[in-house]
Amino acid sequence: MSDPPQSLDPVQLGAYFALIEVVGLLRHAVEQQLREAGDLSYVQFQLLARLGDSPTGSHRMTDLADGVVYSRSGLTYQAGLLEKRGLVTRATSPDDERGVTVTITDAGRALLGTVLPGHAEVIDQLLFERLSHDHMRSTPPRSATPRRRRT
Amino acid sequence: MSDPPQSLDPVQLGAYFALIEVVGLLRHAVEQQLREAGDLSYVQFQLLARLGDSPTGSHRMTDLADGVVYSRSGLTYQAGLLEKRGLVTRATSPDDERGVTVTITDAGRALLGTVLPGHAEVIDQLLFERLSHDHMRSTPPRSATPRRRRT
DNA sequence: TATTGTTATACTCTATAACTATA
DNA sequence: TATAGTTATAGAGTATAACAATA
Repeated sequence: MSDPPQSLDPVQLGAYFALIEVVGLLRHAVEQQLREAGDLSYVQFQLLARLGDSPTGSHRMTDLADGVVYSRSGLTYQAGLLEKRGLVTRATSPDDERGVTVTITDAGRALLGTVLPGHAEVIDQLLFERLSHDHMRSTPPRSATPRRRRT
Repeated sequence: MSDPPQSLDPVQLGAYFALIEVVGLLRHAVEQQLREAGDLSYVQFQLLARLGDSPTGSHRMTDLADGVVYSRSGLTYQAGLLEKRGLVTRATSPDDERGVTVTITDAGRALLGTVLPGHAEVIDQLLFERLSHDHMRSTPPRSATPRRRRT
């Protein structure tokens, strides 16, 4: 089925690496913004966004887990964190007693509203405006943290 | 500078979410393959690939950290793991006594050669051939792990 | 003084397995 | 019996701060 030792030509491989790198840098910048603006991890933001996007503001656990590419236990953990902060609610599903329906709260929507503009801005800048590596490189994730500010 | 509460229109936002989701799914599948084929995390693979791609087979720590979007301590950790397995070598840089030059070993190249074909195959399938969500969804990361096989 | 890299540490995240409860 | 979700747990990964050494 796959005789040639490499089924991707250099161009494809290059495209792939470029994609991965761009997304990595983007993700890094976005995570920083989310943390600063709303103390949210990326996964938590994804969950909130998904719920906020739903007409009912609700989803079942499994659906969320699938959408975010997550194990169920991991989702339980994250949903617990969000619930602790009052950003979502968990309740037994009306139709299926086994299921749990997660619903975004007003506070959750409010936080989402707080975080989204800056989030969109980062994406807009990094992904849609200036996609040059140099720009992205100079902005977020230098390995060399500025050490300490001396007086 | 940014008066409208949202600087991204729905189309852009949609494109962004789609991108993130596709990459997430891709990454998940790829990580699984790397783990199975060579017991490598994605970061470790990235490091090896970067070194293997270099004409000299070497890079300095900081360069690697920047490329992979990593903290230096994180890189030290990962490089240590790779070194333990004999896949890379670390030595003081010839020109700068402070620096450390990481070099891929023959074993490292061999492993890379072992892992790459399957890696490329996954990418080829998921990213370049059938980019339909349904396909990707059905393949890798279901939240519901098949529980247990009963006899 | 600034930069390179390592170490110690603390914390977050993630998945696996075992378990309960409902379908 | 299969599915939904939680819990306990264990492990990998990540970053921060402090440190040593060289430029």
